[in-house]
Amino acid sequence: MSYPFRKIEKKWQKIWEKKNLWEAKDFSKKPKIYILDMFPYISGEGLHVGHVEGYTATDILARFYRMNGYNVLHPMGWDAFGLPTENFAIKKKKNPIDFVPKFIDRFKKQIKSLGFSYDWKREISTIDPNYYKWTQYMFLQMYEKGLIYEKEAPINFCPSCKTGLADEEVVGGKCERCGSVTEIRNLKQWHIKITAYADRLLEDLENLDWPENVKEMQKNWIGKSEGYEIDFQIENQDKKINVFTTRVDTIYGVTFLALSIDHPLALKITIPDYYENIENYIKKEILKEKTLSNKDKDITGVFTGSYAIHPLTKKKIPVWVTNYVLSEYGSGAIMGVPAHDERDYKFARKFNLEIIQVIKSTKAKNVLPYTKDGLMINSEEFNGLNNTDTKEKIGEKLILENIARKTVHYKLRDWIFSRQRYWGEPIPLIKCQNCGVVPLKEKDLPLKLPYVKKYQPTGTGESPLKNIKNWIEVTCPKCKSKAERENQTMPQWAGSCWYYLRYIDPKNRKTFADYKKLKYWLPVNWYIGGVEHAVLHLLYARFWHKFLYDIKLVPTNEPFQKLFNQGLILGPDGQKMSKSKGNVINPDDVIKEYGADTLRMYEMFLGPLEDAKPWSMESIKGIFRFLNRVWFLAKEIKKAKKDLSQEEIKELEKELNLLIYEATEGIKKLRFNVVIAKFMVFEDSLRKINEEKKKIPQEIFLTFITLLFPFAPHLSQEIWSFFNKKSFLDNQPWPTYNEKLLKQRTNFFIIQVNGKKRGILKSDKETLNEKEILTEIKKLNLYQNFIKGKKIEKIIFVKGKIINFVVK
RNA sequence: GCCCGGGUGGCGGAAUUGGUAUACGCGGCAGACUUAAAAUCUGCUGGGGUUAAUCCCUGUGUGGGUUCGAGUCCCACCCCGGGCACCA
Repeated sequence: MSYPFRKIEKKWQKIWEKKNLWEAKDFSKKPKIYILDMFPYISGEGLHVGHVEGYTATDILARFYRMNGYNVLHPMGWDAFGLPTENFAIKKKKNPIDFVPKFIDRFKKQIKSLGFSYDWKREISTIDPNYYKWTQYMFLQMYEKGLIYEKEAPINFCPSCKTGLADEEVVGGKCERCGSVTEIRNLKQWHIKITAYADRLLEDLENLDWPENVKEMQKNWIGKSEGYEIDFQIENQDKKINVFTTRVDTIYGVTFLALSIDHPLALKITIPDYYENIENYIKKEILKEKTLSNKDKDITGVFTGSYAIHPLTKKKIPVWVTNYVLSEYGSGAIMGVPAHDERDYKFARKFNLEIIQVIKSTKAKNVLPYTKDGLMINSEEFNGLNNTDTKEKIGEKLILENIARKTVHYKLRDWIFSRQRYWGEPIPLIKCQNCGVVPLKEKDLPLKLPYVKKYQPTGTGESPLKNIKNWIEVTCPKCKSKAERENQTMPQWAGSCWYYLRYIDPKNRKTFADYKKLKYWLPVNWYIGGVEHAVLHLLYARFWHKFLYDIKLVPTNEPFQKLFNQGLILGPDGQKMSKSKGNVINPDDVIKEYGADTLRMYEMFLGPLEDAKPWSMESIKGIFRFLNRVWFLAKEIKKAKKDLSQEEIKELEKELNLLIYEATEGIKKLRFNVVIAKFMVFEDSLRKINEEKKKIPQEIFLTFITLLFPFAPHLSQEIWSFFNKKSFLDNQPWPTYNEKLLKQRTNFFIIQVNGKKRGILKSDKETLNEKEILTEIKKLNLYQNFIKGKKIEKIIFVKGKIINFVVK
């Protein structure tokens, strides 16, 4: 017979619903802590075990900090605009607005069935007009500050979703959402100047308490490189090729210039004899660009017939057009230094171009392509210098001669912000033939998304909203003539850029959140969620926040002080869970069979929170057994008669003291798997004592239950009430431990001979002198076996731990 | 190729940061309860050896090193996971 988890869980969920125990209080004098989950993206699938993992972790933290006297803000909400929902809706031939609220209800029910302690008064949803009013408002603020512009540009286009995508949404040449191979198309798109924040986004990473790999990924994405723009004069022509390099120190090694296939000067500098050849080559390569991914392409190139003049040596350098130079990075042209760059080396090899070594290392092997660091050679007056020192010197010289300029380049592009789709926040702009783009006034917000039956993507670069006449056609607010609304919508990421701010003041009608309240609650102290948002959501949100900070609407420079990525929960087969593989575990099924407390605790027990770990249908039983044992032990303890002796109580209290310490420190460090293991050990000793029909003091057992509460709240609360406790464990103070008691040494020493364990010496003394040790040791067998007859050279004695005999 | 992680029993994973390697859980084996099974509980469970007990050898990806002592520190290498990938 297992414990009645169904009854217990239902009972407490009902009571908790009414009691409002988890309300965060604005401006409370208690220390505040903001514990945030990445809110779920609403889908028809409902909650998955990955959500449960992160949400359980934050729930443990939230309950722990409440019990420690903190004013805890722990909210939940829904992210519901975006492509996946729209694609699903089209398939089902329904408008998302007709079913998304039902999906939200389902998520909410599931989350409540896990007993998570959210402050539901602060619930938000990105598709609520009262919410997206402020998303639109913030967009207009950016517009006003000149951060938003419309530009026709070659962009990533998903032919299946029929919309443009941001660079961040294209993974390995495929649509991040549907997996189709994306194309490049020229479309007029709204952009946000996230690049204006590139430096700050990069620099401020340093002060964040984030996982190193996420910081690294953002760093790579921003991709800052500092270097020089250098002009190369074309021989006999009045043209200059401008190249970007981070390695001016290798300038004496330049043996060719290489232009990207769509470099504006590529055809202009080509001499007549080579013209046709170059023209054909460029056409062919542009075609390849569209169809092949970078991996499949070989390095190719064609000589233009022109030569550039080396700015320092005045030597003639051939100019080539090649597919390995990116047009969108730097100036779309490079100086080829085959001796010290792998790609340039490959190119030079293929086309038999000259290779000049300019750096020599004393350490590295002298093979091509040569080392990147060492002493300069073949570099006129710079010979013999260290190449890093030379960088500045050559740079200065070139700048003085007006040949070069210092520049910085970023990989980060401006954020393509418009989607040619229906299910998103409408962009609050009007296009008037007379006045151009006219932004809406704040009083006209929210600009609501109209309800329509047909909203299939058009694929023409216009959104389906274009065809909704009574919505799209308006009079210009400025000149009152006929005008049109912008028909494109915002990307899925818009709403999630600032949702954590709305939780702070969700009902405010005057502004998105009161500044004083923001000042009280920000920054978010703990942010837990999956690593898949490392460069999408987390970069966008940081940028958005920094913008709001600049216009003095938020008080902090960064939104999330501490980030933690939970690891994936894999299917029982060790593979990523997916419907197609049929290895998906549904949390509802698990709750039905074992209860929410078991599910919560099992996911925490699986392994370190940050690791990917496979689900096991077998090992969940271990947690279930444990909770059952706790339940039946509680009943036993109530009945048992015989008392423990003073000594036994002291021993047990010492053990409990250690457990409090381990639980407290373990929770703070999110080492839940270890904490649970310690619970099991403690429960085991309680049960063994109880089996001798001795009475375990109630305080000791109930302290244990208090520690267990954040992990298994339903069971713990039920047991608590079972001992005639009318109070809620939520309001119970977290047990404290006695430091002095922790430091008491064990009463044995490990005896080693030459570092190998040979036995244990029991002694109540904390320290023993050499004589005492020897007298004691001689009584033991190990003395006969390992020490007798040998010369003791040294005795290493670590107080209270080990004694090591070094013998020969 | 570059940048992060990481390699510990049959499996998921512990190890107070240099001091008893394998805590805890699963699985397996044996036993108790039962007519029986399930459930539950108890004991054993890295490999090998033997004179069979307070026993020995061996063992944390591989090879070397530092140390009285290394899963932990240093050097070289191999493998796995993740991220980026013509970024000049």
